[in-house]
Amino acid sequence: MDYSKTVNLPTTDFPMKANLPAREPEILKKWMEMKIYDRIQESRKDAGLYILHDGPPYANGHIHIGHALNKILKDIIVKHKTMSGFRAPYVPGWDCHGLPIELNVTRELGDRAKDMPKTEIRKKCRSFADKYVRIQMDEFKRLGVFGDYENPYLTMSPLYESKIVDVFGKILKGGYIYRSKKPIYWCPNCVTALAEAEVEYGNHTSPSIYVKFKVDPSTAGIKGVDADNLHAVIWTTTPWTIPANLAVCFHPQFQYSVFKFGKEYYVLARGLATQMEEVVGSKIEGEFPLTREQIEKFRVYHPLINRESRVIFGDHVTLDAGTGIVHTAPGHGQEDYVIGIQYGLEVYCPVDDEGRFTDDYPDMKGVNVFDANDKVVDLLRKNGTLIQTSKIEHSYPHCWRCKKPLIFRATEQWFFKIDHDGLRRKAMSTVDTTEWIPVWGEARFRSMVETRPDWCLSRQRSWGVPIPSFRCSKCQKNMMSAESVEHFAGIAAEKGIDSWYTDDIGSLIPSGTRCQCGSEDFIKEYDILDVWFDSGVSHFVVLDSWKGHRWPADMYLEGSDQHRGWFQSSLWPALALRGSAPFKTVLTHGFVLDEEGKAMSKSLGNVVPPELLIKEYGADILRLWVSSEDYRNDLRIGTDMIRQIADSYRKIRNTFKFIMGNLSDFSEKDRVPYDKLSDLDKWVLHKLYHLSKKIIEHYEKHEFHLVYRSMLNFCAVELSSVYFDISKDILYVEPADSVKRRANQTVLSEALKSMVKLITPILAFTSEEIWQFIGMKNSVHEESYYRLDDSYDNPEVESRVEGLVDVKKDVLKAIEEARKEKKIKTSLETDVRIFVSDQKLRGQMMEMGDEIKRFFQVASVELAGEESSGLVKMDYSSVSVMKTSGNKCVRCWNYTPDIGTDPSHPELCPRCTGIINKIKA
RNA sequence: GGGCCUGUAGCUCAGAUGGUUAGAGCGUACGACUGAUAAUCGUAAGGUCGGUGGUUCGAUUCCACUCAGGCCCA
Repeated sequence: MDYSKTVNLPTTDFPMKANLPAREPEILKKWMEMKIYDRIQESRKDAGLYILHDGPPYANGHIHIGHALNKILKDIIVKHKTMSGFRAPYVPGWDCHGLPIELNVTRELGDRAKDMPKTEIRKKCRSFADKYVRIQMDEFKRLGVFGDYENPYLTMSPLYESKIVDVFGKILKGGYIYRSKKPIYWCPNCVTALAEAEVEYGNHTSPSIYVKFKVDPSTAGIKGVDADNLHAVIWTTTPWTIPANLAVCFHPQFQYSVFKFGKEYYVLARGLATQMEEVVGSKIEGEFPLTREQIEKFRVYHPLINRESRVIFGDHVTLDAGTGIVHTAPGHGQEDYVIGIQYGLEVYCPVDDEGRFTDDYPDMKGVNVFDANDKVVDLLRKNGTLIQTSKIEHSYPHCWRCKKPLIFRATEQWFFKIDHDGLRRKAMSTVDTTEWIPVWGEARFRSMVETRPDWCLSRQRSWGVPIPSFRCSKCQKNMMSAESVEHFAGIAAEKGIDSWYTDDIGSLIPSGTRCQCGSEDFIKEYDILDVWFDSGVSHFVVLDSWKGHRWPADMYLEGSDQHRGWFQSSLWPALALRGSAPFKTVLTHGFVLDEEGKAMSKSLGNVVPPELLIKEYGADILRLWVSSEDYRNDLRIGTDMIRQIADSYRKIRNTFKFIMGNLSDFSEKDRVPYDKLSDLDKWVLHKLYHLSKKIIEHYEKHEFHLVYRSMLNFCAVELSSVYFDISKDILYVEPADSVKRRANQTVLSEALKSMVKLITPILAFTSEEIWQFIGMKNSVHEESYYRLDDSYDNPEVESRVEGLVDVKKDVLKAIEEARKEKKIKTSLETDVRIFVSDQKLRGQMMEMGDEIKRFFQVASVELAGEESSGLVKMDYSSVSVMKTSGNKCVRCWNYTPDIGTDPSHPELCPRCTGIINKIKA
C-alpha cells in the first residue's frame, strides 16, 4: 500500500520561484486599475495625518541607484505609517528648472541657440523636463513606490512658478533681499557669466610675479630692520588683478619673519623664505621673527596706486607656493571675496563686461585684462616694486563655448540676507527643536548654518523663474519693490511666467512707478532665480495648497548632501515668512557605493543601474536590499550582495510557501484555543508576539535593517529550523482534523497573518502576491498591522522550551559525531541517553513522555538518573547516542521496535496503524 | 587643505558604562534527507574588532596620530 496518500502533505500552487520581473508588472497593473493610492487615502480620510514631504529629484535623465534608495526609503516609511493606521499622503515632486537642462538643450541646439529668443529656449527646456518627469515617474512606480502621481508637484507648473514669485516678493517685503557684487566666472569673449559646470580646465601660460608692498616706516619698528626698506612680498599669476588689490592676507597661525636680502627687508612666511633666495637671487643675511601683533600694526601700501592695502588674516593662505602672503582682490577671486566680506572690504572690480579696465583705473582704461598683464608688470618694474617675473604653465579655467580663458569678475547679484532680523539665530534654535536622524546630522547642519554666507539668488540664465526687477534707463539704478513683484506674481498666476519675456514692460510694472531720480522710464532685467529657491519653497506650495495637507511636514528624508542643499533652501524661506522650520524630523541617508566602497562613476565603470536589477531580479529584491543595509552610513551594492539578498528573499518566500501549503485544509472554524496548544506551539506564538512588537518598533525608529534581520532570523531559526522541522511529524502524520494538527495550523495561521503585514512596507509586491493568494479581495496595503493577542506573551513557556532547545543542540552534536564515524545516518534512527543536572528541566523532560522523541527528532530518549559512564559531557547536558534496533515505519518514517504488530499493516508502527484505522473509519 | 561621517568573520549587521572562549543570519565546506525539492535539516571552519602609539592591572571599546573610503566646503 502506498501510505504517502494517507499523509497530509503541504499543497499549494504558490510558486517557489518568484519570477518577480514578470510578476511585478501584473501586480502594478492591478494596483493601477484599482487606483490603490486613492483607495488608501479615501479609506483613511479621518485618520491621523503623517506627512513625508518629498524632495524633488532633478528632471534630467533616468533614475540612478541613489534615487531608488531614496524613494524606497520614503516608501517604506509611508507604507509603515499607513499600516500603522495613519493617513500618509505622498506627493512626488520634480525639480524642473536650472542649468543642467538648459545646457543639455543649448548643446543640442549648438550654434542655433545663440540667435534663439529666450522664450524658444525655455520652451525646449520645458519639454525636455517634461519628458524626464514622465520617465522618472514610471521608474518610481516600477519600484512599487505609492504616491499621488496624478497630482505631482513640478517646479515649472504655472501654479508653482507663480508661487515662487509670490514667496520671493514676500521675502523681499520682509527686507531680506539686497543687491551686491559677487565675483563669478566670466567670459570676456562671449560677454556672459558662466556656471562652474560650464568651465573647462586646460593648460594656460601665465606670468608669475613677486611684488613688494611697502610697509609704512612709522609702523615698522623692528630692532635691526631698516624701516625705510621693509616690504611685504606677494606672489601672483594674474598681474592684471593688482590694480584691484585691496589687501594682503596672512595666515593667523603661520610664523612670519623679516628676512634681510642686501639692503632690502622682506616680510615672508618662514616656511617659504629659503625658496625666496632663488627668486631674489641672493642669500638671506638675517631673520627677524614677527609676532602677530607686529604684523597687525603694519600699514602697507599698494604698489601702483596711492592707497593703503589692508593687512588681514585668513585660513585659506597656504605654504604650497608663493610667500605665505596672499594678494587679495575681492572682486576677482572667490576666497578673496569671502575674506573681503569678513573684513568689510569693497567688492572692487574695475573691469567691464568685455574684460577691459573701466574709468576706475584710468591708467589703463579700455585695455583688455590679458593685454594688461604685461603693462602691469612694466609699471611694477619701473617703480621698483617688482622682485621677479617668469612664466608658469598651469591649469586655468576656459570657456566651454569659445575655449578662451576666463576671468573672475565681480558682478551685481541679488542676495538673501541671512543675518537680517535675527534669522540666523532663529535657524540655530530650530536646529534644537528638530529631530535629526542620525543624531550627528544636527551638528553638521548647525555648523553649516552658523557659517554660511548670504545666499546669492540670481543667475544670468534663461531656464528658470525670472527675478522681476527693472533698471532705470536714466540713472541705471535697480527698481524692484514688494509691490512690483506682487504685481508680476499676479500676472504670472494668470498668464504664466513667460509673460516676463513676452509682455510689454508697461503691463509688467505697476503704473506710476517712478525711480528716485524721477524718471519713469525703465527696462526689464533678465536674471533668474537660483533653482534651489524653487525647490526651497516646495513646502509652501505643496503643504499649503494640496488637499488634505498641512504645514509643516513631519519628515524630510534625503541624502546627507542636502544638509547644505534642500534642507537649508527650505529652511530660510520658511523662517523668514513663518518663523519656524518646515520639518519636524530630518532623516538623511548615505550614498550608494560599489562593492569595494568606491563612489560610482561613469569613468570607473562601476555604476549599477536600477533598471538592470529590476529586469534581472525584481523591485522587491531592490527593496529588500535597501532594507537590509544601515542607510545612515554609506551603502554598498554589487552582484554578490544582490545574490545574497536574493537568497534571503527565497528563504522568506519559502517560509510563506510552507505555511500556506500546510494551511490548505484549514479555516477559522478549525482554530484551537490557546490553552489546548502544546508548549512548542505557545513558544512560537510567544516568539511571534515579540517579533511583531520588535519589528514595529524598528520601523518606528526607522531602523529597517533590523526589521530585515529580525524577520529573516525568525524565518530561518524559530520557524524553519525549529518549529517546522519538528511539527512536520504532526502536520503530515496526524489525522487532518486532529487537535494536535489543528493546533499547529492555528499557530501557522497566526504567523501568516501577522508576518505578511509586517513585511508589507518592504516587500510591497510579494506581500500582495501572498495576500491575493490566500483569497483576499482587497490589497494588503489597505490593511493595518495584525494585532496578536497579549496572552501570547508567555515567558514561562519561553524558558521551558529554550531549555530543551539547548539540550537538543547537545544531542545534535553527539549525533553528528556518530554520523562521522558512520555509526548512524540520521537522527531519527538514533537512541539517545541524556542526563541533565537541572532538576526542573529533568522533571519537565520526564513529564513530556513520548513528546520528547518528537522534539529531539530521534528514535528514543532515555533519561539517565545520574552522570554515568558512557555519557559524554556537553554544554548543557551529558549525552550518549547509538543506532536504534527498531525499524522504520514507512508512513511516518519514525523508527520503533514494534513495526507490524498489526498484521494488516506489516510496515507500520502502532501509531500509524491507529491513525490509518481511524481515517478509514 | 577644512568640517562631518564610516571602517567588527567572504557579505550584511549585532555587541560591550573598558574585564572570562567577540555574536547572528547569509555564503562556503562537509554530511543527511528526498513528504517545503532549482527546496529542507545538521555540523564545522572563518575575526590579532583598519593600522600605530598612548592612558590603564586590563582596550576591539577611551585618547592621539595614521591609512582607506564617503558627503560637504575650499
